[in-house]
Amino acid sequence: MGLQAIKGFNDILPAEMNTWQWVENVFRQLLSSYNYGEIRLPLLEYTELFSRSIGDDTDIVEKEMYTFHDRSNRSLTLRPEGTASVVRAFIQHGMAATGNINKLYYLGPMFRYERPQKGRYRQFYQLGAEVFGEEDYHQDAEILIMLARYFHVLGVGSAKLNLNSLGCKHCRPAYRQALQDYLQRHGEYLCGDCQRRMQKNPLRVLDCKRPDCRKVVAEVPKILDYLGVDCQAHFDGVIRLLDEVGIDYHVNPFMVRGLDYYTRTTFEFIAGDLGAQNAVAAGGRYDRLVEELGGKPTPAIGFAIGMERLAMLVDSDSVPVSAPFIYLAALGESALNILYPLRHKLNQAGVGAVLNYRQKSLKNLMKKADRNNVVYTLIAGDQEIEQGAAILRNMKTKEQQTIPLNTLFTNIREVFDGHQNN
RNA sequence: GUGGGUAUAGCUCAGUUGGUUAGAGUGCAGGAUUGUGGCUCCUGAGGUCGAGGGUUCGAAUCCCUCUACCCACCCCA
Repeated sequence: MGLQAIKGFNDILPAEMNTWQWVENVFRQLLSSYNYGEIRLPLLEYTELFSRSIGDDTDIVEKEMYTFHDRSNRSLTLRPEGTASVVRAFIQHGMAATGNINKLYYLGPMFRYERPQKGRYRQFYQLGAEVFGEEDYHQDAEILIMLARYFHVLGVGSAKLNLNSLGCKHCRPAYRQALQDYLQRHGEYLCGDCQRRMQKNPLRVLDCKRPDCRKVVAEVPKILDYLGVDCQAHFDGVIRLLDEVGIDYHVNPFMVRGLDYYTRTTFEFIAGDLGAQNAVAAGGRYDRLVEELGGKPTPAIGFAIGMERLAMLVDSDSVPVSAPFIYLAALGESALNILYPLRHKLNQAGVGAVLNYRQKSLKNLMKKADRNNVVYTLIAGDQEIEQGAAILRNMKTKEQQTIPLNTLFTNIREVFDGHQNN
């Protein structure tokens, strides 16, 4: 092997992009029908943005960021996630000033320096959305219902929704204290990592997978028992709306997210068949982050979907195929001279047309037509052209008709329109 | 960062106790069918056997080193 792409950085080839484009198109349509607008953000930000928003003690900031210095010695970082940048843009462009609710979606690559494995890459793609200025629980449920619908349309409805509430600045400290007290008493059974987490970030102990830690965690005080009146009502509201629409969910009081900024509702869509990296989408509410980054206090909620993971779940058979409509078989120089301008005309009219320029036998051209999965083939050889005509063959029914050269374009477009309407 | 697995044709993979010219399927090209695709049959092109070193008369095969990829831990989308 000579030159290779960087470890964890992958080429997405056309065969796969077919699925990707479908997933993206459905996403765009769905989000814009819910009145979200697309925002496109830089891949590079000042490092400070991520350390302040995601949290200094998180794994992402501690050991997974691509950080380096530019020529003027500023510390820059390739974005490891999308929310921080959206919040930055929201503040920078004064979007709060309008007082409107701002609903934004984005898609693009993220970068984390992790050891690659199934469903985890160093450059990976996310589809995400953020809503600013809406504190009501209807907004939380809107996102969950929208996501559930999205997965259903893509045929990956088996992704299971896990739901939790992390409380707010009023109820979280009390819970944190209760949790820490409990862990202090049973700390001897915890693993080394959790001994450390216990001090810095006790919530992280809750989702440790080690059997010994799980035993301790099973008996631990639950955050849901510590929610204040408002947070409880908020959580109950979300659940009621999900019940009304009939969306399955699992309340998981041990689910903690890896980013520090979450408050109240947090969620993950977990899929089987994905291997160890089984979260296909995740997100939550972050009512304090805008303020913490220097904006006016603004409630917010968002989510991100792992594109590679989602694409793995999508059955390629359910992806609409986009084959060209017609193959233009040019036998000889004079035929090529006629079909060449025709292909441009057809392509520009939105009719998928394929034409090969190298001189081949008709058998070979027919084979190419077949490989291209076209609906029709136009055969033009010396015989036909002398008679001022060409043959249009329906590849499925094998019916052939002769059409005059001077009406080729209009005739083909008529056939194309008829095919579209079926 | 720590484990385990794998590396042979464009792709998916065989390759015996080390043995002479490294195979199959698929894909590609040509032909059977002189101007009509899919099915069938025939033929052909395509390999530094991941890289480097060692053992041996002889290495894809045995040993060492390196590299890449995959899976898992961890963490997360």
